[in-house]
Amino acid sequence: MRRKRIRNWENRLREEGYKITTPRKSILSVFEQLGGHPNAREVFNNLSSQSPDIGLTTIYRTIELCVRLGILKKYDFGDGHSRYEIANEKTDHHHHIICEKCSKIIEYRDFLDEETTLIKKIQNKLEKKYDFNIKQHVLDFYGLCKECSDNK
Amino acid sequence: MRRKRIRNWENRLREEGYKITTPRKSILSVFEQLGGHPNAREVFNNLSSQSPDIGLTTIYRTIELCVRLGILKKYDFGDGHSRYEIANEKTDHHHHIICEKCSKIIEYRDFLDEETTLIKKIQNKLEKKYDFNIKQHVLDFYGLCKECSDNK
DNA sequence: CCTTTAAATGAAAATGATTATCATTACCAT
DNA sequence: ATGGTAATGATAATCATTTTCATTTAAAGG
Ligand SMILES: [Mn+2]
Ligand SMILES: [Mn+2]
Ligand SMILES: [Zn+2]
Ligand SMILES: [Zn+2]
Repeated sequence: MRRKRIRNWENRLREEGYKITTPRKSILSVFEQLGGHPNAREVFNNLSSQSPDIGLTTIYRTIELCVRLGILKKYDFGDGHSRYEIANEKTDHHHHIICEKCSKIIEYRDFLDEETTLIKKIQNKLEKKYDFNIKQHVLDFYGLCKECSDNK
Repeated sequence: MRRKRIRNWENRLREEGYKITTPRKSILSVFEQLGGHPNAREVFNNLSSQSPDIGLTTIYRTIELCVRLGILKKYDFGDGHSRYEIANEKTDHHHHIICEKCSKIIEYRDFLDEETTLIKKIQNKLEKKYDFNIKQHVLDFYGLCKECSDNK
């Protein structure tokens, strides 16, 4: 049985000539274990117990590098800080539902078939009409989660 | 012939008990005249010649107020500062195409019929499934504009 | 394993956007 | 016209992110 080789972030860094360092290992492992969409400070806090010696600066630098190499995906949900998540087959393209009150984020990838088809169709139309080379799209829904709706 | 009364921002402010002040007039008029999606500093710069006495603080405050009252719409295109535009019948709901290199923004509202229909359908599905009260959505496309594509 | 060396790191300062303070000013209802 | 109150502006404070620079470390050879 043939299986697609999983290229993890270490290989990806090596490919590009970057070093595999202790801070980088720790930071990426936080992303792997934490899940969700942590921001830089949240990564820092989660690291403080195990590796209190890693500076926030390094976290920012590592994150920026990983985003550049496609290891992490960067999101901006409008709550004042960038959020990130590991980019892989599982977390790949998906959309979000964001609570405007408590910032809870739900992600979904069970797109309707029509959904995927139509987005492509729109994208093609726009590329021609506006002479753009479209690389990606964001479709996020904003509103109130159950709890925040109830609490008036 | 009956016509829908156009409620401009002055009426809107009055309704809510806010004062119609000189700075507010100037700031809103910049939005009216400038068009596009200016950020706070751009408004400030455009104001500096006519009204050098208006502080950046007041611009932020006026913008925040107007966003809260629905007079302005706030956007975050990921270039580090919030951008705004007047919300009215003409500028109402639309989507964006953003150049990741030069931050050029194209907005379009000539949605395909299917587009509008499908978004509603998706929204209904999500509201039930995730128990969310969805108020709005963002569908933005990111890529490279003609110029930025050409300049390799 | 030991050296070498450029890349990586961390502390601290800098930056840039946005917000808070607070004394002063200006709407606007009376 | 005038007073009460909201609005304003200068300034300082926050907060996320970036830059600087001296020090440390990964990894390539020997
Ligand atoms: Mn996500
Ligand atoms: Mn727009
Ligand atoms: Zn909520
Ligand atoms: Zn461009």
